[in-house]
Amino acid sequence: MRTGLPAHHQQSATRSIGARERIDRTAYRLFSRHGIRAIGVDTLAARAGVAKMTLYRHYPSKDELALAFLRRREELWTRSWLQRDAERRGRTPGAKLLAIFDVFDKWFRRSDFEGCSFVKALLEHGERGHRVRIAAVRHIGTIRTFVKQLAKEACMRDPDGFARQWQMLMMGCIVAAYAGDLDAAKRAKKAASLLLAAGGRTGRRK
Amino acid sequence: MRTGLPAHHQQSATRSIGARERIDRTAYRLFSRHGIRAIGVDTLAARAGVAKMTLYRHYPSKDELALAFLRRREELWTRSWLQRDAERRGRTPGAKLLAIFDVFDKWFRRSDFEGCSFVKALLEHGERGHRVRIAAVRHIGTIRTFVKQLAKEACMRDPDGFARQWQMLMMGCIVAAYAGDLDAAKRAKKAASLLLAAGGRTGRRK
DNA sequence: GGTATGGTATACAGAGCTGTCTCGTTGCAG
DNA sequence: CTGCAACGAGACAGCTCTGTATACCATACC
Repeated sequence: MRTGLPAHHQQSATRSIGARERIDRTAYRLFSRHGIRAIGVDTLAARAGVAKMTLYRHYPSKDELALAFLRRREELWTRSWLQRDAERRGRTPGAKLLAIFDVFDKWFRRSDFEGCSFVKALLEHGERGHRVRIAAVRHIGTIRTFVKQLAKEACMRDPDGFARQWQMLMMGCIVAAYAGDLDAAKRAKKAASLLLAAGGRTGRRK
Repeated sequence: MRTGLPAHHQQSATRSIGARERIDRTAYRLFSRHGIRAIGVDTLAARAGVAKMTLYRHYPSKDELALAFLRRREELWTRSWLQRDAERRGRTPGAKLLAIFDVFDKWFRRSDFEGCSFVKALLEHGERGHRVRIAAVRHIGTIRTFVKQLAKEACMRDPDGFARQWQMLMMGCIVAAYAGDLDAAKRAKKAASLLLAAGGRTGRRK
């Protein structure tokens, strides 16, 4: 051994990080960039610098790996990035909500902008009962829960309905950016501010 | 022969419609339902009741067939269905715009609701210069042009910006419906009506 | 030293994918 | 009748895909 590294990292002196972590990181990088369907397990194992058998020893199937990827995406993208940054940028709940689109604006301008993995996974797996599809829907729900919570804090009536409308703008502007509109986030923010202003007492007609 | 059918339908006495048309119809049905990637040419030819060679005699590659599918989708879905119905339902330009979401509402409730083929194709083909991707972006632009035209007729200032915001709501609510929200269209319509009301003099802040 | 553990390397099965080739058939035009 | 054009049926090449099986290697711990 050499230092006080956690036990499960000491097993191998030859490589600094374990195979599992390399697999997970590579899956994150490739799946988020190219989609799940587009990346085969051979490619993934090769890019991770890992034997294919090692991959299958950690995950019983590619579907399982895909589910792990979506969980990691929620960890890194939804929680540690989107929620974190939005809450940091805004002071009031309403400002936090609007800040989502400022965060998006920066995201859309990154050269490695990759679109929303949850929506991609949802559209890629069309079969009704597929586990990846179900997981994608659940992860989309997680994001909506975050929005709904802020809507509650902002004293909106019907926070659920508000959150669903808000999320439509979020997903719509991600797709628009993916189709090439670099200013999608700015436009969406303007539309969103109308929703927000109207939101205290409406969302519904009367 | 048997009646006054158009010449190119009379060629074969044994089958009522030609192979080409059967290929196109089958491609439309399968690609729109399951996505382009998910359907192989073998499957497609079999379901069309056509030899694979016949398919390749009409289309030099699957990509070319996919492009033809997207053209047909624009013909049948965008023009003959969405535009047609929206214009029929609304009398003023503003009402026509809002009617889009009424048309969507009925669409989302169909058991064979399949999502937006253009968005699906866009996300399926991530590579930057792929012809299918480019075509998908163009077809999405066609829809936006339709919205923009109505925005002009409704005397919006900045019809382009308005159309882009409107389209985000359209795409966002299709994805939301795909994720299971049957009332996505109704919610989107409410948000859209705010955009429309504010739209005469805004969309931008001041 | 012995053994368990986790990883590597490689071959393989079985399926699906796009695309090609050949041969036979059918129906219509001249 | 002859020739032509479209179509059908099927085999096949060459690749990629998921998943498995086998044999070997290095380290850690007893």
